[in-house]
Amino acid sequence: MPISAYDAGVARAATTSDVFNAIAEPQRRQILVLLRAGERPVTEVAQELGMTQPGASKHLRVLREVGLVRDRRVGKQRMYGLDARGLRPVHEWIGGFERFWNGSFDRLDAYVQDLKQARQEE
Amino acid sequence: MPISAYDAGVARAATTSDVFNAIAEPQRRQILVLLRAGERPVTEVAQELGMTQPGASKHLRVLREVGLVRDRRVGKQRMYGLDARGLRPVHEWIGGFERFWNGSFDRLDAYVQDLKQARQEE
DNA sequence: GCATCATATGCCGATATCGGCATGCGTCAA
DNA sequence: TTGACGCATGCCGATATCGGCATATGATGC
Repeated sequence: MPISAYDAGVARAATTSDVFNAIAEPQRRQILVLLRAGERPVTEVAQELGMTQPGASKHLRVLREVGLVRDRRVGKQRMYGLDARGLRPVHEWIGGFERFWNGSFDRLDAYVQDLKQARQEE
Repeated sequence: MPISAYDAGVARAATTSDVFNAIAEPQRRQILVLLRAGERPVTEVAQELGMTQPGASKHLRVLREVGLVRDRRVGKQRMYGLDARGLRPVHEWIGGFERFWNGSFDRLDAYVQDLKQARQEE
């Protein structure tokens, strides 16, 4: 939240409209996975994932606002489709940790290695 | 939430203790990045990132509970270090969308391509 | 216009979350 | 043991979140 906004209490800072937050919701992740197979109208999304129509609609809205999903009208229906480009920054951010989950590049990892050895040596 | 648990109202489902949720918080992401450079005691984390000591401690707790961070005691201090292995599943999940942000593998992407062409043809 | 289908939105209750503050607990040194 | 330091925890206020329900909005066809 760039604008100063609180006099007291504060509460959570800048969660909204953030891709990381959008994919933090299990159901929203399910929607994204589902849409990999192709566009779908809201009702179909809801049915296939066992959620209510308003529920699906709300989650799709969040995904739309962060740009992970696009919609287009087809008659009365609204087809929702994946736009995964927004996931790329996330993938890259996490990729910055890639070397830390294999090798021994930081001190903690070394420490963990030590623990393992210590256990084996029991 | 595998266990049925609500009679009314329901509210948010299963956010807690989930890696996706842990990295949804900007400050926690900062902590992870900082710890890439090596272990640090709580106070140092707080100082370097401009947060209060209890604030840092709480975020570190969340990260610890999802296994992204490990701690070990060193005298009075508690050194926190990165354990990035928990990020791997996230990386892989997102990797499942990789082909969707380059090529034209799904219908929406094709639709987007069409839009671009249509614009160029104006 | 009117009825109908498809979707979005508003409201509510329950809960989760975050920051700030004060305080508790654990460890070390004297 | 006592004091000091480092960190964790508890409580609070403000707010965000999610699901369910009812309803508003939008588009279509008659």
